[in-house]
Amino acid sequence: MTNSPSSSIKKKLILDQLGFLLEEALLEEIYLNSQLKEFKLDDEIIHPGDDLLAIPIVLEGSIKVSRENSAGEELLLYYIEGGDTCAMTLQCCTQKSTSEIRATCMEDAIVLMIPRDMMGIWMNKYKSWREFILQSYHTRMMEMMETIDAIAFMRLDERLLKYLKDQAKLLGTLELQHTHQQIADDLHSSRVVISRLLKQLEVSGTIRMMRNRIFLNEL
DNA sequence: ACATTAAGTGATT
DNA sequence: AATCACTTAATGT
Repeated sequence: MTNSPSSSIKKKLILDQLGFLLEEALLEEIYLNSQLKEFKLDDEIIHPGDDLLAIPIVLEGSIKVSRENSAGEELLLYYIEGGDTCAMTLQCCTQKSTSEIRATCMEDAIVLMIPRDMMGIWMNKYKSWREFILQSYHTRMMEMMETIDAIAFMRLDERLLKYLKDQAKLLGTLELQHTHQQIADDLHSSRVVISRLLKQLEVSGTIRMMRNRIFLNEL
């Protein structure tokens, strides 16, 4: 977490990501009331149990949102990219409760922090804000259904391949710098199992592997 | 050269 | 598919 970039950059980022979605007066209010924050790879933006004082809107980079059980084991729920918000956070903010999820940076990211008090005010004041929030809710819901489907109906090897492809799309590269352990954590599996499945994928010509690196041969 | 961390393997449940 | 108990390989200091 470093200091905010200059305000002209802030203005440009807001316009780039939200300009076409939100009305002008609201954009101005966002600009005035929000705080721009930079995060680095693997920084945690939200921890489970956090009291949320602001909702994040991702302007650049990608964030993964995961659940955590009492043993500290994770399960990846969905991703958030530029111009999107996290539905769970919205709820936490409006209900003034604590976070049920963890949000981690998959790459360096720039995030707009909006004070939670603004939520209610803008909900009443701006139609475009209501639509934005509802739309975001809907998208998150659909994504979560997709991962539920994956967990319930797909075999782990299919899930793994889907995971690799999702990551590649999101990060915009066919060369993933993940350890087998990290992948196992995201999918809530064990390292040994992931290693073996990856080996199969390599033999079948879908990927190539090196230490800390996985190359997808195609999307 | 040694310690640490990532990845591979066979056996067992 | 998970876990155990090692082994081997790659990296950092």
